[in-house]
Amino acid sequence: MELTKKDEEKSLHFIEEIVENDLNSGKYQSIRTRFPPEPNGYLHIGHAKSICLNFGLAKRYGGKTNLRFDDTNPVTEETEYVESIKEDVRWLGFEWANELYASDYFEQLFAFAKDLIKKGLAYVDDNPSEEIARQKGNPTEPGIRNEFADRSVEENLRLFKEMKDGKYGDGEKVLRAKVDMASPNMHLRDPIMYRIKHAAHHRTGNNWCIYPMYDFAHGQSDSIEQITHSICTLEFIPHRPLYDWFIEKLEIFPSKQYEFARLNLTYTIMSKRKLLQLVNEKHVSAWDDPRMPTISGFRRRGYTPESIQMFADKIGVQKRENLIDFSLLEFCIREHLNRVAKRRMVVFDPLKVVITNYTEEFELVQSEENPEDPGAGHRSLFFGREIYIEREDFMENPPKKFFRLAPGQKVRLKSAYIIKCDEVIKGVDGTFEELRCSYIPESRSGSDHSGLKVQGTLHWVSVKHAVPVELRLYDRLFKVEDPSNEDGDFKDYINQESLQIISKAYAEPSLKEAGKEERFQFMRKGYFFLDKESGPGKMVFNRTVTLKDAWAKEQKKS
RNA sequence: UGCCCGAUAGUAUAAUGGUAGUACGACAGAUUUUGGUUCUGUUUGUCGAGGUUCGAAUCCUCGUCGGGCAACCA
Repeated sequence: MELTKKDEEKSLHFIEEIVENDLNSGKYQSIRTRFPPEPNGYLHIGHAKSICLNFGLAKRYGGKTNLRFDDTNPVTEETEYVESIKEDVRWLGFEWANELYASDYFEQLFAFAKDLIKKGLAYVDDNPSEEIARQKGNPTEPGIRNEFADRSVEENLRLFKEMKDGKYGDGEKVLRAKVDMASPNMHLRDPIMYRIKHAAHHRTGNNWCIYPMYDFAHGQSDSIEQITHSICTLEFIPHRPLYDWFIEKLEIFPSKQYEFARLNLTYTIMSKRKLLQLVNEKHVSAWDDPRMPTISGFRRRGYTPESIQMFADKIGVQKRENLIDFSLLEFCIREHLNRVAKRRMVVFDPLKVVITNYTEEFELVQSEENPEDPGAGHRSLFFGREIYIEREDFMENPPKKFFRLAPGQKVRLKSAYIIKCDEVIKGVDGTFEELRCSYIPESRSGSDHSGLKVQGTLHWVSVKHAVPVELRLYDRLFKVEDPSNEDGDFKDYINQESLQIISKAYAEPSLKEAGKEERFQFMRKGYFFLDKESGPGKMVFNRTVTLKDAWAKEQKKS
């Protein structure tokens, strides 16, 4: 593995420190991690943090990472989600050592459970869930252990077998671990290990009607796979004593659990349940709607794996709750795209300009593909007597620091000539219909000997050669920084203006050759990415992120 | 009010008993054929009170604040 000098100097986060200690002390020769999604939804940027952590650790320290689907609840899990998860992990740039499923271990888990029964550490309880909940007590009052806990090993074994054989209906019986009904940790109050669910499972079909709970599946799966560092989020901290208890009593490989704080991002939500709601209730078009914080949403929006990895790296790994500025993610994507995106000119809201002293029909001018990357070369552009410029780039009575076009004022047309505005043609309602300008022939880009200095440079397209494209401009999905922390329903805070469609923008013709994976910067506007809804006759571009806009900021001030 | 976790600029994140630093943001300026990029500078911080120590963000005590835990979800 390759470490840059910067990496070496960078301090370790607490999990890296634990791993290094375990490696240095000889506790482990190599490490093994796992990424354990439940296939009941699409992965989001929070999962990306976990993916980068788990796979990144193994990569850095020379270990292996399994992709393990935590599929112990058949009613919420689907194959569609399995496929999307695999695609997302790969897209982020990681490859797993093994593709595994908790359901692969159902037989083994069943045997583990019988082992605990034989050790007198598990029993079948006939109580309904409400009664079990009632007997659990509450954080300040101990629970009470009922008479079913006294059943003999033989009876428990027989009953558990009957549960498996389908003799009972859903909810009639559960298998419980006999731990401590008086524990201040509620998770230790004889937790449920197995419940009856007569439901088809996405992988095991109808083979099983009893399914293990998370606590009796996750740690055991880790152990079976000899996971050395089982990394999860903070809410599982109180589960850790149980995690260790099962492993100890089962006398199996001692995987260890470590917890870190999940990612929160401003102006969005990270709950799978709430994201599902946005999809189901059509507040967004799908899981991969470019406004969604899902990995597929970011992908469709034009984010790159590199930018997301960089983001994960920058936010770090800690145990304190956090709410990260969306602007940090935007910084990461701009940083990457600035280096790789090809520059193109697209006019969003056209204002026609006629260059009165230009006598040719048209000519070709050259423009850099990417000024940050001289090796990227140049492209040719049609320049003509009639062009479109951006309507907002002209003002009849401009304020002081307006460096664009105005009557009598000069600007540079990017990669072409300097022009001067001579006349404004207005419609009956006072709107600008057309500008009459003159160009300075000696100011041709690359061979400018006009001696003129202008403050502004505009993007433009030739009217005759312009290609119509559809643009989808996205803004934050929510109007408030922390929607899930506001009063009332989080949906009350949805930003209704999060999508603005420009159905007909004018692009330079080279954009017709845009490839599916190509990244573009529409100069002075933002970064754009071809959407999957594009067809032969219609090109649709998603705005990944705007360019930083100092002028917009300046205007806001006044 | 039982148990558990946490608290460093606006937001994140370092400093592992010895000069509180970095990034993003914000602000100001320079450069610029993108009001982009790049560069320079400025601003703002150890939750509080005690204690240990020559020396505390760091160790101890007591508070305060924030988060989590009482699903046949994961």
